[in-house]
Amino acid sequence: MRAPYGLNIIDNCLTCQFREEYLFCNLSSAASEKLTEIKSTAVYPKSAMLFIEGQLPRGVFVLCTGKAKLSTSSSDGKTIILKISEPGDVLGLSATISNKPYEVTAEMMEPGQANFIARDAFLSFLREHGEAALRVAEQLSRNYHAAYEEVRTLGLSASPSEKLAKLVLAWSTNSVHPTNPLHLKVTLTHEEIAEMIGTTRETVTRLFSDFKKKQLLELKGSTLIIRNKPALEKMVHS
Amino acid sequence: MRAPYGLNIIDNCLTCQFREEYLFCNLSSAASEKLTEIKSTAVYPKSAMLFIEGQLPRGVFVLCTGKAKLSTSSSDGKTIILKISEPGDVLGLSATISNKPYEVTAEMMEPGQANFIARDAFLSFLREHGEAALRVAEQLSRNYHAAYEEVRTLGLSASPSEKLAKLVLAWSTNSVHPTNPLHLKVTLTHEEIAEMIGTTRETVTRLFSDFKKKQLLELKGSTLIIRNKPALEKMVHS
DNA sequence: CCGCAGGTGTGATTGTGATCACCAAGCACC
DNA sequence: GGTGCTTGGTGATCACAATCACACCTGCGG
Repeated sequence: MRAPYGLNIIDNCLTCQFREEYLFCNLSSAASEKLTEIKSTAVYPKSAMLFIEGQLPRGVFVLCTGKAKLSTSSSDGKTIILKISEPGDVLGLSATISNKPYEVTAEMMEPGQANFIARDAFLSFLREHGEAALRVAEQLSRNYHAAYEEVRTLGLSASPSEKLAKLVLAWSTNSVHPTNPLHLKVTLTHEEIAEMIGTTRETVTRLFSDFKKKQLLELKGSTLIIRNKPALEKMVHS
Repeated sequence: MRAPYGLNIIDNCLTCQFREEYLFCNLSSAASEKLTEIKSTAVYPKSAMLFIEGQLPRGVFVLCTGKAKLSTSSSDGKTIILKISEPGDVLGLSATISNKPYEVTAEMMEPGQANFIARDAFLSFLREHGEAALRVAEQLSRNYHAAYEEVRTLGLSASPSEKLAKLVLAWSTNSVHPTNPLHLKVTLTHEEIAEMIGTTRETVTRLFSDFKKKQLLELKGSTLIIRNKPALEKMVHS
């Protein structure tokens, strides 16, 4: 099966441009060649679904440009956002390897491009190229690690304030600091932030004004300025 | 480095006896041979730590007999139990692959044996044998999936009662039903159960008596009898 | 200009589980 | 038999975040 929404394929969209350490870089030339042969690239509009939880895995996606939201919902309408994927991230890897349904939904938050590799081609590629299989194992370790971190925050740090502090700090370390490492662009709504830390929109709003009152941070339009990083770190303490 | 506590090594302790689908079964004979060459077996007493969170990864363990508790703690003393490992499970895989510190602590809950494979030997084994690397990837997918399920329960199903119901149902499906699939041996203390579902000991006690009052289950000594499975399933609903 | 929609700010109320503070049972060990 | 120690049971209290119910603001399209 082919990725839907395909238009305007841009061929030189390589993941290596973004994250050297990732899946498909510095492989033997034979492997790289095979890889370009079996991958296809497509662009997706905003809100496009790369895949939806419960679907049988069609294959893996590698995000080239744009951001994607990985989320899961319960039957009673609650949603949690597990991760905001950035260019270079690999999506649907675990489901493709184990041939179990995608566990999450991947939705583009802005227009962007992604490579797609169909499951069968991907698996036989891995069987042929052991080096690549090991890379996949490493990537899955990272995924596991991230999921496990999520468990830690959800299970150990009880209060929403701790979780929000943790989230903000995670943003600040990941930020590709345009000018100042303490200035962050936040394009998420309070609703979405709430879904990331497992609380309600109202609580997020209140927490932000709390934090502002306590001089921890400031919110100017869509840029967030961290005023007292040590204090935030102390809230997370672990 | 060698596994501590080593005594009474029993050599024919093979994981395949327990779970055929797991890591090291049905490999090529060359691979199997290499594997028996690099693995060592040791027995551990109750409460022995196979590894502790934060330690640099020495290698992977494969549990042969006994059960092990995988847990993680925050600096302020709270602990969550992520998994009770059974014979056949692979411990420390993700940390070994990615060479990041063990994320969890693995503690024997009863005396048992485990195979150990040192990191360097394991990694070069994987590099030589691509087939095994793919197996590792599959195993990591399973780990990821389990962690992700944990995130879902912690993040989506708010109430402790839901979580306890979910846990009991999970036990009942995993139980190697001695006589009746609805009779389970529970060797965990309320405290430990609380750590598994992220609540307090008191709440667990109260929940059990609640469930008993509602005819959902019964607790006779260390055997738990499920009286109304459909009702429990309805509580979890998702 | 109006109207509308999506996002945000904030009060009042309420339920629920954490916490504290006990005591009772079981069991080991001297 | 006593003395600990771990585990289980239960009441009273309390804090905190979910929930409900608004009003407000901003941008946008007609």
